[in-house]
Amino acid sequence: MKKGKRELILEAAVHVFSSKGYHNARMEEIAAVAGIGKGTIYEYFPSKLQLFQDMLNKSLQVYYQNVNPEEMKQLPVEQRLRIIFETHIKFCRDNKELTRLVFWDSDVFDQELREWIYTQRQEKEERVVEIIEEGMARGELRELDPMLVKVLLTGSVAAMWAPITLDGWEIAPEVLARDVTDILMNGLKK
Amino acid sequence: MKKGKRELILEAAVHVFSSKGYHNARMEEIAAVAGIGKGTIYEYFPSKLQLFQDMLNKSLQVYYQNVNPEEMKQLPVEQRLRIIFETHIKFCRDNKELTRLVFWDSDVFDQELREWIYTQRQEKEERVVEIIEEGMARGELRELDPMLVKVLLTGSVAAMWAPITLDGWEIAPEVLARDVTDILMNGLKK
Amino acid sequence: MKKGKRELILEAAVHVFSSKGYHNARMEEIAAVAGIGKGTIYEYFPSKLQLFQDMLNKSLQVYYQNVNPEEMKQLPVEQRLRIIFETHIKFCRDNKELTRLVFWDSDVFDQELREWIYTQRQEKEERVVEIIEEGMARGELRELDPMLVKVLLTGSVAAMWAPITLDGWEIAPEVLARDVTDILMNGLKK
Amino acid sequence: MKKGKRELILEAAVHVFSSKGYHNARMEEIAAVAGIGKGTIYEYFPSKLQLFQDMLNKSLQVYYQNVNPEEMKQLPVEQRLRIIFETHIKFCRDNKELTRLVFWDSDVFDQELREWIYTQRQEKEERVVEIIEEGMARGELRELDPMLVKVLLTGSVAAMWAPITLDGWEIAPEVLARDVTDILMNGLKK
DNA sequence: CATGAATGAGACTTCATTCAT
DNA sequence: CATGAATGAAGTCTCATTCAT
Repeated sequence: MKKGKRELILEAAVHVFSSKGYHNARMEEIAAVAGIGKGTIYEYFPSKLQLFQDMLNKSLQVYYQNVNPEEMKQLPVEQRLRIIFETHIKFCRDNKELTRLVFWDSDVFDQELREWIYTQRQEKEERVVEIIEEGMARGELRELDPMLVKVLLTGSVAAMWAPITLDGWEIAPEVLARDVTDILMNGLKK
Repeated sequence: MKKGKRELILEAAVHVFSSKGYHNARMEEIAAVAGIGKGTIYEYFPSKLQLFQDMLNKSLQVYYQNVNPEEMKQLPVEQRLRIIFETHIKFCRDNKELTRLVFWDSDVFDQELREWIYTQRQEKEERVVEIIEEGMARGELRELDPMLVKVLLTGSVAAMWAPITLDGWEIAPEVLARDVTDILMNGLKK
Repeated sequence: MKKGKRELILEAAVHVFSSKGYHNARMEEIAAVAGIGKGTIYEYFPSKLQLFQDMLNKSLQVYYQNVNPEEMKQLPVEQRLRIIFETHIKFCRDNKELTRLVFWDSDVFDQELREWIYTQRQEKEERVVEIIEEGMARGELRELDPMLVKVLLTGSVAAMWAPITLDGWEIAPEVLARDVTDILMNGLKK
Repeated sequence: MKKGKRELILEAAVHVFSSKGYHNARMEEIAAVAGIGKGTIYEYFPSKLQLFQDMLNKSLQVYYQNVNPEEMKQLPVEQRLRIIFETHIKFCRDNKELTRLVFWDSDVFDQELREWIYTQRQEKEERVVEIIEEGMARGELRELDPMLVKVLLTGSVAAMWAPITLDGWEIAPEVLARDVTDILMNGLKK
């Protein structure tokens, strides 16, 4: 199964942008990694920036598709949070380089991309808020400022990223997700 | 009160680097913002990178001095965590540009600076772990994986940064710190 | 007959470096003289210094190849000296700009190049000494300090350069070589 | 006896220009060596180039004064040549750095200075030609092209410079001058 | 007179992008 | 379609020179 050139370039782009950062990445190296000529990239992408953003866009789409499964409306709050955590952790583990990039190299995000990312995130967080509010409505959660809870939850999600991606923390995603959910639900206090 | 040129340049550097990112910042603009000539910067800093790192170094020193007060050994765990949260939140609020920079532009950190940041962070986190372990020993906290708790706590701290810095979330640091501590200590569950 | 770009650049480099000196030569002008873009030079040479040294290196190789013919072992001393003079004079005449450069701009020679030049020169002078010693052994020459004679001979060779290159002294190389050899062999005295 | 500032600067200039070459010499370093402030140089010399040329001018004046004593008209050709050689060799030995500079860094000589040097040299060489022609008239020398002899003589003079200045050839000026004169007068041939 | 902090013109070099092959 | 040699805009940094003190 021969891969399309466009696909090839995007993969090389993930690799090179992730390891070098946007500004230190060279079009020539991306081409070399993709095993094609420098000029060929411009047959598929009009500029370095566009290549970067297309690559990011595609990768994030994969992320949000994974993190937002539709089929869990019925589950209790605790279990749904656990699933979100677990999916996130697995994604980070499987896409270390990419997640590193998203967090570090934001000075190249232009207005449009920034808004897209923002929208996607909002959407995801909206879902978290929904879960929380539903939990409160169902009486599964205490009455708290939903905004605050959302920040804390999404923040905790993000918190997992650094040790996994940068420090190489190896832990079973299922266990981690379960324990984090447990703490957030039941608190630290004895 | 006449400011030293070095100080002037560092301040301009915070502004420009923060708003443009390291790579898009131009020495000429930093000079313009500082109200001096281009060459003058080089009287005080040998290179763009060094200027960036000196600026960062100085700013982080301020941060860690604030976040690590020595005089709270006696307080109960809950209160100590609250103080850490509160200090962090206040710092983010007062140094929006800077915190944005620290989180985004890490591809210019050289080995030495990276290690310094890492060490500082480790030290701070070590302190958090101490608090946690002491809390467990005193029976104030449940018996949990300290590493996990540390990640969650420092992650939650970090989580505050984005909405405050990027989205302009306005909330009293005292209230936020109190509520976050409350949730982490007592959990979300009713 | 299409010339290679590298060749083209080297030729332009000889011209510009020779007329302006190393420090006053501008990469842009070399490019202009070569009829190419500024950046193209860097496709072939990594830096201005390297371009200078490669150019010099190549030119000197030509010189030493010419000045050291292998096929004259049998000839009497007088004739061999005359050949050396003649070859040198011709080279100076045909490479005025270059010889000017070699003599003037030595402050850019790095260690390696300096050593290469020194070695080459030593080798050439060694050959002169051999000729002299052989001349003494054969009884063709008076018994004199060979070092002194070598200095005088190589100096006389060098002395030809200035009037030819700078003052545009026009004289048939064969005549000049013959007369100089004659004086050195027979002295000025009547 | 306190030295004048101007004198001080000129001495520092010889030192620094000689060891670094014109382009790599920094005004700041010259000032430092002179033990004065950077700006002070400009109280005495309008520019770096002018400082360089004034320094050279002064040094060459000393040279030509030494090399052209007036009181030897009566002596025989051989002796007069010997005196010229000897004076030259001594000057080179005593002013190694300076002579190095004069020979190497000529790309900074502007038209005016170049002409001055040329004139001075012409004058000196004219004297050599006079000696030669007088020698021929008196019957002390063979009938030869005076131009050729001049080149050879002044070239031989110059030839002494390199081994003395660069290679540190140590030899008594008197001996060297005597032997060179001997060879030139009597030839190499047995 | 003396100073040295400040300046800015100008140099080298990089690298995204183009286009003839 | 694919290529990579060629390009030139733009950035960092140097250092002779100025001028307020």
